[in-house]
Amino acid sequence: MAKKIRIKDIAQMAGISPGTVDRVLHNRGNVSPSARQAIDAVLKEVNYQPNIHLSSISLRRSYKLVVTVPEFEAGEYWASFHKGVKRAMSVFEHINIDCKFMYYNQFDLYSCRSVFKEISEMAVDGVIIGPTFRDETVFLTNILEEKNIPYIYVDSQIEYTFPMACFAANLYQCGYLMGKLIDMITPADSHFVLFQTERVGDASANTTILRKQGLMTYLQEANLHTNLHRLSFSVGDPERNEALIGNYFEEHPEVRGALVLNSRASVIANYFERHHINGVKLIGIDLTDSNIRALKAGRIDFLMGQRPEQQGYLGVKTLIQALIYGTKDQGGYIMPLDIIMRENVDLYQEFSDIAFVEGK
Amino acid sequence: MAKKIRIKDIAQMAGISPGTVDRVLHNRGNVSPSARQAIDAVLKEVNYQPNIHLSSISLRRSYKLVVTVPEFEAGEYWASFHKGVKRAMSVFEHINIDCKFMYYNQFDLYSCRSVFKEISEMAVDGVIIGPTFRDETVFLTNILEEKNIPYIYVDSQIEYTFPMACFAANLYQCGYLMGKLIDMITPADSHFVLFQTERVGDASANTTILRKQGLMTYLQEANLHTNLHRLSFSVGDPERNEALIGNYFEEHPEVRGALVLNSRASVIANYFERHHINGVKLIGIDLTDSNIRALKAGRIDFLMGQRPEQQGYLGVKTLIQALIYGTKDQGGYIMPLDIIMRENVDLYQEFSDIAFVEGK
DNA sequence: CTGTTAGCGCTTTCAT
DNA sequence: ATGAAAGCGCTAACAG
Repeated sequence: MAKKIRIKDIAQMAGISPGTVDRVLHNRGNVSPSARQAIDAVLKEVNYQPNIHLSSISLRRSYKLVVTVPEFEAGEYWASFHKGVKRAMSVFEHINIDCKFMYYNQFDLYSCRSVFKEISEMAVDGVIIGPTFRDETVFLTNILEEKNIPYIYVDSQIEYTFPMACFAANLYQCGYLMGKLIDMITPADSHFVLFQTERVGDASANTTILRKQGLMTYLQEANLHTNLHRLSFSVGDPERNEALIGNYFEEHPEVRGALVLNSRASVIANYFERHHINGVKLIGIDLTDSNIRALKAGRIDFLMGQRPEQQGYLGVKTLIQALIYGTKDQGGYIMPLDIIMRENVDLYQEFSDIAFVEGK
Repeated sequence: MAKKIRIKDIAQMAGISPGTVDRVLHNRGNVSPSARQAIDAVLKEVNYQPNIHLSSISLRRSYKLVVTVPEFEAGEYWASFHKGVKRAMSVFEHINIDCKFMYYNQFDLYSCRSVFKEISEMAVDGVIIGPTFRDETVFLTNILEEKNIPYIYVDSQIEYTFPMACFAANLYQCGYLMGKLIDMITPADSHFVLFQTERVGDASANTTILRKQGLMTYLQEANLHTNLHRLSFSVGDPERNEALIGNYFEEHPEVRGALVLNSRASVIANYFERHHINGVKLIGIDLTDSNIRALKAGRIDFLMGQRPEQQGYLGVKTLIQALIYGTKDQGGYIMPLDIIMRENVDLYQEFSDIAFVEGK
């Protein structure tokens, strides 16, 4: 068992003082080429792994982060994410993290634009972005890249930008999995309906499109793609929806499964309940409070979980680590897709508090 | 935001030196009643939460742990558990943990007895037990309790003993969930077969019984309990099994689903493959290498995951914390039941490496 | 540019 | 029985 290597050891091996080693490790400059070389040589030999908890007590500077995600209410998806961010800050309590939350309205492109504009003008060390609008995000990330400010995506990512990490579910795979599930729990050759909740100025289409692609791929592979119906739902016009759904399932008895590719499955579940539509399986996404209620009531059969809390936790942790140690390529990590049903939802929820296995 | 409280703060408030506060916190004795009282009073006021990572660097003593679980080979359930234990030791690298693994043969009561006997005579600070045999375990835990040595169960627990914590899945709920799943993915009123792998001297019956109870409860609620067949499989006699299974499914076309309530589902999956039995859904437990292979090959439909790696990690962490801070009642935590299928198994596995969110 | 040093919160030794 | 002080690994200010 190789003994744990410390800065002092590296210093000794390189014939340099620990202070200089630290300067190298943190790219803090003021190091002669010769010293740098000697230390780099040693670092190549040994596998030095700093302990962030020890770093954290001696760290004197502070880090200014911005977290920008859609506005949310208690019990919603982004509330869990927020919890994870707070958790990270408490676990790394000794690091002076000045974390500013800046929310935008995910249904209002202009709100996002102005918030991102503001962020782009701020002096910050790192940014965590839960993106919705492509162009606005590209605008922001371009400036961040120019200014050499690392940023991390959570929940989903924007193509052709260069985050230092990304914590999100694989949307395509999510759709594919949902297709497989609905197929499994309905009789052979059933028909399905895909609820599309249309919202004015909804650019989150982005994430939905990928899920839809995954879903379609599954259905094609299973030779069921012609069995998929679409039903458009406008969040703003409930009366129209009531009328719409009233007869739909009577007219389409062949439809045995329903899918909602965003976190609003509970809305559909409630329609089902009011209109006494039984025997139609329903699968949705995200463990929001209202989705969980519908799941427990037996109105939703499966929910896909994407661990938003861990996304928040890992986002902060990764960013902080990068800032402290100057790591550049943290890679993009993909969250698992948790399959949640009435019978395991409580265990899942209770455990998520413990799962943050930090030593506190 | 209340400022974080430190030992120094407590000392000041109590008008005592930090050294004495530490002695109280760790029950290290040599403290006058008056000092103790003053400090206790302050502790009642403030919510002091020591940071284990800071404790760990200054800790000079070492802790001797014993981990006793069934023997295993690479890729099996207990191998994942082992990984979690190692992970904990690496995360808490600065704590001098002397961890001795003592394996017993889970199919041999005498092996367990002699190993537990040996443990009972050792001088250790804490024990982690993955129990199989009830009486042998009670023998050991009785002695540990006499000697005031804390112990923790992982994987399952033994009734009427008093571990300081337990990290295990809810077996009853696991069986219930499996019943629900097999019902969901088979046509209405299907028949099911429960594979019972009988093993000589198999006392792990214990865990299987609870799962079976959960399963039966579901089937009764769904009014399907008369649809359940049982098929006994002896691990030691493969020829007999071959003969047995050969005709079974031909004779019982009404059987559309199969359940295995231990980690050997892949054995059944392989029989299915050799005998070209298709159209029978199969659900098993644990992400062993061979189960995962069968899952990916489409021979197993669902696997229940119990996070053995986290069980190992949390077991060590909880025990260490208890030893350092003298906490007594860590409670019994229940692992979630993860539902794994071909479409999310890779994400799940890949992530488990990252999920250990400790700051390293 | 670099070595020395103080200090983070916590534990433990060592005088008292 | 208790306070003072040293030290764990790491960082950053400071003096040169």
